[in-house]
Amino acid sequence: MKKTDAESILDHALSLFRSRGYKSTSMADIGKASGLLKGSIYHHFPSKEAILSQALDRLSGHFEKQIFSLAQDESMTEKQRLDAMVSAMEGYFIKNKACVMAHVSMEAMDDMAQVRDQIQAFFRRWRSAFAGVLATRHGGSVARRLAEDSISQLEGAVLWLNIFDDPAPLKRMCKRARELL
Amino acid sequence: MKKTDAESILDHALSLFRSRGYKSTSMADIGKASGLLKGSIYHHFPSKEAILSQALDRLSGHFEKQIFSLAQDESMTEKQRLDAMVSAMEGYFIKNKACVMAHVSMEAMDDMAQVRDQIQAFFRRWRSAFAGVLATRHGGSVARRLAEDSISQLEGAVLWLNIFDDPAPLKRMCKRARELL
DNA sequence: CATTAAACCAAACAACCGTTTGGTGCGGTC
DNA sequence: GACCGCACCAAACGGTTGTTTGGTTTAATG
Repeated sequence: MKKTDAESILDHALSLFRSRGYKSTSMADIGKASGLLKGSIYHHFPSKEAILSQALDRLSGHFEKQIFSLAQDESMTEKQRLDAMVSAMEGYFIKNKACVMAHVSMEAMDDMAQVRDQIQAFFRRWRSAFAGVLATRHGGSVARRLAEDSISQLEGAVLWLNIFDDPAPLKRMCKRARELL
Repeated sequence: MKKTDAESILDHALSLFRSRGYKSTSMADIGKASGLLKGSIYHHFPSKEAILSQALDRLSGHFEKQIFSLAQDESMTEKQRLDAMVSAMEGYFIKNKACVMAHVSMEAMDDMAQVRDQIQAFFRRWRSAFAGVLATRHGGSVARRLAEDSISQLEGAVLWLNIFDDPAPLKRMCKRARELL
């Protein structure tokens, strides 16, 4: 019976949120991308904010499985884990040219407290995974600091990529990150 | 006769754009901050987008006078110029906790071509001023690359500051920037 | 085949958006 | 003192927003 599953709507919505942001994406936009009228979306989700929240959850899951998990893959050396994780990040952002979490965070810091918490949790988890690969070499506190710096550097580079369509700073940043081990 | 000057409206609007973004700031918001009804704003500006454009111009002027100019102040050594500029940047962003250019750029990349050009020009000018201080020490092309990386790093650190209210990455980034000379 | 519930459409809803209009009060000028 | 133009308000404009409602199609089940 099902024709359009909720996950498909979430994927289309996430893509729109990434390129246009949350406020600039209307229910009609999400509907059109999903092949529905805007009213029909409310059969799958209770509100627009719920779509955002679930879409961010889904994105966190993707990062967990495809990127963060590489940092804990014990079939590789630590250097290999770092390389794999950084390369996965680099490929993701060069392909998508923007970070939904960063984009939405600016719109959601005041209202939408739950979304703000989700975004903070995402970046904390990212830092934790990143610091994990660096810990034995640099020690816990230094590793955490290096991870924090690397993530914020990467976000800045993604912003530059979004503004100038120039991936050079991102590539240089990833090269530097790989040299941390 | 004049009671509210246009520059006051621009300052209030810029402050709102910085914290809430462009789309989330309504004419009523700008009016309330300026002590006017939203309709009255149209006596000073032709449209909301014009307010954004002029506010960004005004911000560019402030950066030019108070930050970029330090990089060319020939009463100082190059090391002193770099220190002064980086400290000015650091103080500005710790005080304001967000970058309007970065915030608006995400909302203005698709539509609002003029605003996008203004933002690109701002970052190019920033890179030029930054690279100017580094040129004699590192050579033109390397200086440009270092400036690009420093700016994108700083923007990432400002994003982190905005999300976690934690200025540590920004302070570390500025320390690193000062060590470029 | 009848029943049922999910999936969807078409239409309307109130609220808000940026913008326009017409009118009011004021300060300065002839 | 009549006039003018600026600064502003109050109200309305058409359009869009997120959301709700009621009815219609669809597909699986007994």
